[in-house]
Amino acid sequence: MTLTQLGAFVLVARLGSVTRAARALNVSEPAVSQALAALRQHLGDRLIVRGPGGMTLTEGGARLLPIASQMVVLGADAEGAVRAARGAPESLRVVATAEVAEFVAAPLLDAFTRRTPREVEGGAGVGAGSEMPVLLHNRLADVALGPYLGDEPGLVSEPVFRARLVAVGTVPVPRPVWLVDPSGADPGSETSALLRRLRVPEERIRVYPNQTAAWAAAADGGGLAIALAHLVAPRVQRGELRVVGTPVTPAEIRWHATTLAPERRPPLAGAFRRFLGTADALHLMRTPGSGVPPSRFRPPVYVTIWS
Amino acid sequence: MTLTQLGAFVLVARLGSVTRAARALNVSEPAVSQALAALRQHLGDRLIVRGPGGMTLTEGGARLLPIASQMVVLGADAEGAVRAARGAPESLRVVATAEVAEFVAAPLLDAFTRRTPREVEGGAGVGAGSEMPVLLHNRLADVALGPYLGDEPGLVSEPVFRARLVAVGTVPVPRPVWLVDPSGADPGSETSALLRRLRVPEERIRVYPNQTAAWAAAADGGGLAIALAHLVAPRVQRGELRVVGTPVTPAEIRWHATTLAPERRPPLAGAFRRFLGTADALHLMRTPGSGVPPSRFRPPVYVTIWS
DNA sequence: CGGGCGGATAAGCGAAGGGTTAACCCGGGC
DNA sequence: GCCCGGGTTAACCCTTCGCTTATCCGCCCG
Repeated sequence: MTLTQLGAFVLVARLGSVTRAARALNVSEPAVSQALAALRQHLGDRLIVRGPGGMTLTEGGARLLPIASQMVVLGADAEGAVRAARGAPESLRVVATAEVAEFVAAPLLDAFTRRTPREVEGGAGVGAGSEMPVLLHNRLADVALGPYLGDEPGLVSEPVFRARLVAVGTVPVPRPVWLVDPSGADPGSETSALLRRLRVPEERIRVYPNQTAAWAAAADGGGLAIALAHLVAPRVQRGELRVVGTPVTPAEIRWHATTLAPERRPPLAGAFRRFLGTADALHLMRTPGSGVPPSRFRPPVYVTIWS
Repeated sequence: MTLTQLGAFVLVARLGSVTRAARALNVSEPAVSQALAALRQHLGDRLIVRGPGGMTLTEGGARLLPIASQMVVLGADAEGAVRAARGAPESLRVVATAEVAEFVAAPLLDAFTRRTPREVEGGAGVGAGSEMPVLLHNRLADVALGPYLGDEPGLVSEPVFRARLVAVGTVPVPRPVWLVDPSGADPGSETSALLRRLRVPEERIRVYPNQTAAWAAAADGGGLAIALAHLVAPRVQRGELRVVGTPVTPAEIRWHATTLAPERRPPLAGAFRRFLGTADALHLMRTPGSGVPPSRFRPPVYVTIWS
């Protein structure tokens, strides 16, 4: 029985699927499946079995879940407590939706780690909106940037950024193909909500690895892309793309920062949250990339459990 | 960071010494030292350092201790919860002083496991009286049989047996050599308390691997042994040994059963405690070995953390 | 009935974990 | 000055973890 195994179990239970847990942990799916198998064998109980609508807990699994969950949290606490005591670099793990991650997460983290007096190790991961509450509760992330999650118990969400979502393309066509980034596949995202409101069928959606790629495809006349107005503005000014009106755009969207309730929130998460309210942060969100040399753009560090 | 490592750390911190922790865990002493080293490296903190009068915690170690302690307890809880849910054999870990372990622990456990309707796996380990509170708190043992420990916070101790301690030998001599079992080396034991009251110097004490061996040596004229009157009675009747009067013997002693306070006590520990109050149990303590075929005398299973 | 989705299993591999014995320090006491 | 108790380190062993890719299996659905 290791903490890794317990962490995998908790995530599977909370997310209802081995696959989703594997994605949240950024490992392959058999890795989670095996961790679960090892725990099952060790405890002599299936713990969680396939049922209609996801994995459902057995009697033993139901008893284990709260205990395992607390052990996972305590594991994270233990690391934090000792590191804080000796003034070691604290770590801040940010999980963001694909849209946020692509443009603003890295510059924001970079600016934050340089402005804070303490030494801080930042890391950002990409997650679907629906996974964020679980990641926060399991201390796999300290801050979530994305949709509003304040309805979840124990979490507080506050808006940190407001923007306009527009459709861009070359020429208006009656039944366009929509070119979106991976968040189009995340039911909780603004992008997919917008596509739902437009009643766009699956077959007229193409998912690209990131927004930049989707925009490029749109510029080639492949269809319409969804973009944040201020981010795509330069390309519109250069004439590569035009803003195309639709029944539901321009739409105002809000990004929220979500953390655990203050009493259970790590101090660093609170500091980052406050940072997001500063003029500097706002500036970075409006014009990401400005002032940050490319070399400082670290590749995203994925969310990890302790090693 | 594994549960094993955390367990080792907690025990070292609580017992104040690597050596004692190793003995309590029934592993070699470098094993504990290494577990500690691994944890130290992982967390980047010494955690606990040699100081005057045992190991003392660093700032980081002090913060880690309560967290680690709870994780260890939760680890034990997790196993128990799942096992109980599926009706698997529960395990009862009894720690006893050497005197108790030698004669009565095995028969008692054996009788208990056969009388209880549930399936129970029993195990007994030998520990010094001073280690017992820590073992109970860390869930390394469920019940401690030995001296009174009720002064410890969180523990309840109640007497389960009363007996007379006598000195036995062949002929009275002025400055006898005392032949004792390992509990003579445990400062908390009745035996060593008795030797202290007699002001016996170290050089006139010989420690034997068990009481039976000490009695045999005494019968050979090697000196005086300390024995429970009712246990040594057969040999006295056969004339192999005689009871020798001393200023402090015969002494009445009490064995106590100690568990965690009721609200934190595993159900099985409560059941065993109640069993100790039955006539059957009393009979076994008075005439151990009676009625239990030798084949049922399992070798003691040492106390282990989860595997 | 064939596909496809999602979980389980197999095989394999590097890196820890966790144990041992033996040897090495290091401070305190006779 | 030397020994000794107690912690650490070294060297070595085997097992388990934890991850991968590839494959299999059970089930639902068109």
